Amino acid sequence: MRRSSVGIREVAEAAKVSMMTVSRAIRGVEGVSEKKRAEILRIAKKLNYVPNSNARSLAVENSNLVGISLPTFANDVFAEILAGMRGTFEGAGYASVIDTTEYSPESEQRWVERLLTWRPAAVILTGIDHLPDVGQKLRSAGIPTLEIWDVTADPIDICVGIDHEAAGYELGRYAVTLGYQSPAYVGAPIGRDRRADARLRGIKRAFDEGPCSHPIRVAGRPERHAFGAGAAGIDELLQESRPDVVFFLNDHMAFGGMMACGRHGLRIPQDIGVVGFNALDLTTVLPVPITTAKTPRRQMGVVGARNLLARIHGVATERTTTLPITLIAGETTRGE
Amino acid sequence: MRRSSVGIREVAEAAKVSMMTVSRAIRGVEGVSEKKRAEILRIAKKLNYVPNSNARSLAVENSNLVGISLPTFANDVFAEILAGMRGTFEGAGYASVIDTTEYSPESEQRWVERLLTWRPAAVILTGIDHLPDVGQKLRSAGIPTLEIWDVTADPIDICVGIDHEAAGYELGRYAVTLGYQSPAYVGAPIGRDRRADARLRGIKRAFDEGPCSHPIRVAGRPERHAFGAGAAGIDELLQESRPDVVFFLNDHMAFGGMMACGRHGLRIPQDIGVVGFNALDLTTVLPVPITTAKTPRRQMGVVGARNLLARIHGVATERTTTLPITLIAGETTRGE
DNA sequence: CTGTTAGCGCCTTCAG
DNA sequence: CTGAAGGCGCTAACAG
Repeated sequence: MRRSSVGIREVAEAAKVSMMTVSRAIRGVEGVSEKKRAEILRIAKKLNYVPNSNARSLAVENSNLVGISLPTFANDVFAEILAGMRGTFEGAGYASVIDTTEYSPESEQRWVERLLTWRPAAVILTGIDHLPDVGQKLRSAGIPTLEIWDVTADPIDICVGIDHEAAGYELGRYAVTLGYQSPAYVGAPIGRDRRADARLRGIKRAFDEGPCSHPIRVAGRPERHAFGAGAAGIDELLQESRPDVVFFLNDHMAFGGMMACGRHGLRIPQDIGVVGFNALDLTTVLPVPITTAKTPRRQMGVVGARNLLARIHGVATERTTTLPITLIAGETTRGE
Repeated sequence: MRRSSVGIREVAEAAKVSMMTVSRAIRGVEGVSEKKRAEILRIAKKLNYVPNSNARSLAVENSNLVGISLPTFANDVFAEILAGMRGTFEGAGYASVIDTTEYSPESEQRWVERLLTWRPAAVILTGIDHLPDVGQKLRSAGIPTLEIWDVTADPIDICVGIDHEAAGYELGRYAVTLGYQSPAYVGAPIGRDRRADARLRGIKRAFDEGPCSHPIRVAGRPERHAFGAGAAGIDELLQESRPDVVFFLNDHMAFGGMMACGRHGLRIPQDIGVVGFNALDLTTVLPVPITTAKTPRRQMGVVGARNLLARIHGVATERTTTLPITLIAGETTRGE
């Protein structure tokens, strides 16, 4: 008494053809006369036939699912990277299964294990730091894998992103050039966000290489949200002393920090300089343009998806693609 | 020469038991001695056994996937609703397949059709307005369905959300009480976002019922992002004349609008009142608290997921759950 | 162009 | 507690 729903068997019976003909008609492959195909599709529709992807995937031994792992949804950056990728994938007939890890490597590993049970056509991970098992499993399963947002010379499979350390360095250099001497950084706790850590390293290096080396003070706790975290970071720094320039993990934190500066009576950039990251939408409406670095989020998604599609189809592509960033000299830092 | 990968058959051979015993051991169901179970799990791990969800879903005729349809990722509101739901679902062992519709009903319909091929355990849609086919297909497939963020007395299955019309009315009433007389609204083009449209209706009704009825001017084009759209809306309104209060689709648009007001030399609230919606994180760091309405996004997700889980398990729940909003009397509108 | 055969990997059912 | 038989819906491979 199983078989309640309608499958290609029911359609085949109704159309008085074999299941294979129905299968071919529905998939749109060659080998069915146009007349029959039309008739079959008509009947399938009438019968409310719904294909069963599980059966199909089982038979063809893979699926049209792309598994994606993101740190969080609560960040425009990932939303934009995602948007960039999805357009390309949709067009190619893939659906995405997404999970967020909240920056936990263990969580990422569990998700990848889970993903593999679905025999995805490809997997996309954020960043290049993963538990060792992750890359190993993906490789041995032979699944095309894209690491996005950060780059390495030795990706699991392919990667597309920006060089965060270099980006930090560029921002740091710029600040050094402007003559800043007591820098501070407000971000997440070290170890939580590897890309942010890399940028901080770049900033540090810039100041180390400056005319005279300046230590950089670091603040940052895991906060509810970016705006609040930026504000809290400034509060924390000011308890001790006033830095002359503060680098923030991103523009939203920078904005929160600027608001906090206002509360403390500090003028920007006269009393304190502010540097953000990403050039997020928010910055376009502010009366004072923030000094920041523009990151090609959407483009990254597009390029990543395109390369990954190529990999799925067995075409060789660049293993590592590094996209450029653009320094934006705003007015939240002193003039040159 | 098929059967390259290791399945329960290979594990069974290695453990010298039947496939059924392996199946039971792995699923953790009763009927296997603890000794054997441990041994089987050990061997499975050694062999790098990866379960095949497609086969499992085919056999049991449903999956542990929950299909989700969101208008967009580029909006904190949906990110938070999602976060609220995911915690609950993860815990229960479900994975989510997500797609965004960019506010297109046709796109939503295609996605639902696609989802159904995966035999999902449940489906979650945003809002209560769908093409007729959507509800019909979901119902006839007997899939538990949650409509979230908006409510109706007649959901496809169950719904959890807020009453947007009432929310708009409440904000409108408040403005009427404060004596505002030439209101304007900045949002998306009518028809694009049904919830926003409902709120606008509520605002209108409040002004219609006021001491003397005041027409409300409406501005809004589909813009790249919320901040810019808010600013553009103000620019558009001011070309004609200055309203005394402007309602925005959400706080981010309101902020963009406030920045634009600054550009035009308008003081808030002396020259123009500003009302937002949602009480987004951004508002917590602004020096001037925005008049807005706090919406229970996270809670909505949690309650929705919980009710949906109940439905999946066949437990009866409320069909419609309406959550309350909280009016926040900020300082972007004149005092009472 | 159309049909037949034999699985895909796992689980339900029923028999020991 | 364990195993054998058969099926889930679909498709590759091979006939005609």
